[in-house]
Amino acid sequence: MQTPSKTSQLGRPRTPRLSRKAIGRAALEMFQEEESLSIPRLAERLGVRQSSFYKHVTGRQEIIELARGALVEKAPMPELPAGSLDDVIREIFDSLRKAYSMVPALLPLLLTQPVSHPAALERYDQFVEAFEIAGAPRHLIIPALEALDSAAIGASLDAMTMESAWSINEEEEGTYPHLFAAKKAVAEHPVDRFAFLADVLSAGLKAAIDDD
Amino acid sequence: MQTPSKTSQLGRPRTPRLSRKAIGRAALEMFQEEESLSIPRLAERLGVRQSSFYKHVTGRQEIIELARGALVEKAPMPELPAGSLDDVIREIFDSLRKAYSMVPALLPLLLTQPVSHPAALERYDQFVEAFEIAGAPRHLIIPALEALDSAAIGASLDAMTMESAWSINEEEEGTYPHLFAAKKAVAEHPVDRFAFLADVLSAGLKAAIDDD
DNA sequence: CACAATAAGTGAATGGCTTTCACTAAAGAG
DNA sequence: CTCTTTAGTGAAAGCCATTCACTTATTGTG
Repeated sequence: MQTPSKTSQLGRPRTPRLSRKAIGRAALEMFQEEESLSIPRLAERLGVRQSSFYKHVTGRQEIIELARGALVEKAPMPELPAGSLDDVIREIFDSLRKAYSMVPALLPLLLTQPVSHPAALERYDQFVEAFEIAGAPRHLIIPALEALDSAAIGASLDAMTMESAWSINEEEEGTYPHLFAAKKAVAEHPVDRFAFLADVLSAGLKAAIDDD
Repeated sequence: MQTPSKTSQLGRPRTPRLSRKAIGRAALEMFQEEESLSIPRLAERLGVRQSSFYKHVTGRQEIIELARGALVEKAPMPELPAGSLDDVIREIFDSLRKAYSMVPALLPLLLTQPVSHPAALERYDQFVEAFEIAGAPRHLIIPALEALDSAAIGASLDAMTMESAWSINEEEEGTYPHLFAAKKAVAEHPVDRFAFLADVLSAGLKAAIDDD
C-alpha cells in the first residue's frame, strides 16, 4: 500500500515524481472516472501532496488545459485524404465527437477557456489545412470549425444528461403536450443523433460555403 | 450600513423574505454581474443568511435550475407566426441565442443538468408546436431542437472566451500556419457568426428534414 | 379559541476545496 | 566544491456548500 521508499518524503526527490504531461494524463483519467477534478484527490492518485502541483502549474485552470492536451494526444488524428469538402466536414465532426464523448464531464470546463495547449492547437491547425485543401474560402474556415466544435460538444454532453435534455414524466403529458408527443415519436422512431447532426452540418456548411 | 429592523432576526419573519422566484431572479442577476454563483454572496444580496435557502431549495443545483427559469421568463417568446420551416428555425435560434448571450457564465452549468423548470419546459413545448405546424416530421423535432440549442450555446459562449477560441500570438505564426492564416482571413473579412450559424442550421435542418 | 404542527428564518459547525509560503534536500552550473 | 535552482513537503488561510438544533410566526384542527 506504500511505495517502498524508506527515506524521508522531504526535499527534492532523486527522481521526479511529476511532470506536466503526467498531470494532464492523470487529470483526464480522473475526469473520466470521477466526473470531476479535485486537486487533493489528483495528488493522491499521483502519490504526491497537493502543494506539489504548483511547482509545475499555475493553478486549476492550467491543469484543465493539460487535460485537454492529454485528450487530443489520446484521440487519433483522422485521415483527411484531401477529399471533398463533405468528407472533410464529416471526418472532423466525427473525430471531435469521438474524443469529446470520452470525457463529457470535462467539456463544460473546456468551453470556458481558450485553447492554448500546443497539441490541441496543432490538431486544429491540421483541421484548418484540410478545409483549405478542400477549397473552403479562408474567412469561413474558423466559423465552420467553431460550428463543428460546438455541435460535437453539444452532442457529447447529451450523453451526460442521460439521453434526454428535458426531464418530464408521465403525469405531465397534459402540461407539455407537444414536447411529450415529440419525445414519444423519437422514442418510437429512434434517430441516430450523431448521424443526424453530421447530415445537418455537412449540408448546412456546404450550402453556406458554396453561397459565398 | 444596517437595515433598520430593530426586532430580532431570529424566528420566522412576519413577511417572507425569500421565495423560489426571488431566488431564481437573484441568482440570474448574480451570474450576469459576477459570472459565478456563490451561496454566501447570494444570501448577502437578498439580505438573508445562507442557511435560509435550504428551506426553499434542495441545493445549489436547484438554484441553477431556478436561474434557468428566470432567464426564460425574462426572454420574450418570439412570434412564431405559423411560417415556413425556415422562418421557424431562424426565429427559434435567434431567440435562444439572445437569451443565452445575456448570461454566458451560466451556460456551462445549464448544460450539465436536464431542463426541469416549468417555464423552460413550457417554452420548449411551444417551440415543438411551431415545428409541428411548420410540418416537420415528429421524430426529427427533438433532434432538431437540440441542434439549435447546442449551436446557440456554443455561439454565446464564444462571447465569453473573448471572441477567439484559440489563443495564439504573433510569434507562433510559424508553428500553426494554417490556423494563423485562417484567423487573419476572418479578421480581415469579418463574418457575422450568428448569421453564419443561422444559415448553416436552416439549410442543414431543412435538408435533413426534407430528405426524410 | 387554544394549541399542536408546520414553516421560515438564524447561527454555528463540518468537511470539502484551491492556493500560498516557509521549509528541506537533491540536482545542476560555474 | 560551492552556490543557485528545482521539486518536493506541511501547515495554514480563506473560500465554499450543506446540515442541524434552535427560535419565532403562521396555519390547521378539535
